[in-house]
Amino acid sequence: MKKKSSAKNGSGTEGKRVRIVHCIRSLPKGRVSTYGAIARAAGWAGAARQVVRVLRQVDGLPWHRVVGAGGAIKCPGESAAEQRFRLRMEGVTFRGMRVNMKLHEHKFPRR
DNA sequence: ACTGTGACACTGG
DNA sequence: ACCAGTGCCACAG
Repeated sequence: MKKKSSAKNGSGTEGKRVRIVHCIRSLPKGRVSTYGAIARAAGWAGAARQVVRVLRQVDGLPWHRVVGAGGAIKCPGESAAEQRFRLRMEGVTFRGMRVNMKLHEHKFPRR
């Protein structure tokens, strides 16, 4: 059974996309991570943008726990305010406009 | 079905 | 703070 319908599909972008989702869901409360870090954890070095795509597409993810490099929030307009607000509510501390990665950056297992 | 173009909640120098 | 490079995706012709 199993069907390998598509010739070269399967473990293409879709499989990795699922992995990214899994990683983001794995973010515990009060912890944050960066796009690039998640991409790497999912086995996609340099796919920070794809992480973004997933965050926007898939809902039910702690999107507010995902920030840019250095803990900078890259969200547009109100989303940024909400993200900041939510993170703060989870006990995350900020340093100016950036998350204090020193204290809250989550460490993924391996890679 | 294939190719071209544009856009993006990025990263690093 | 600004610029350039990069990877994958979505849409149109």
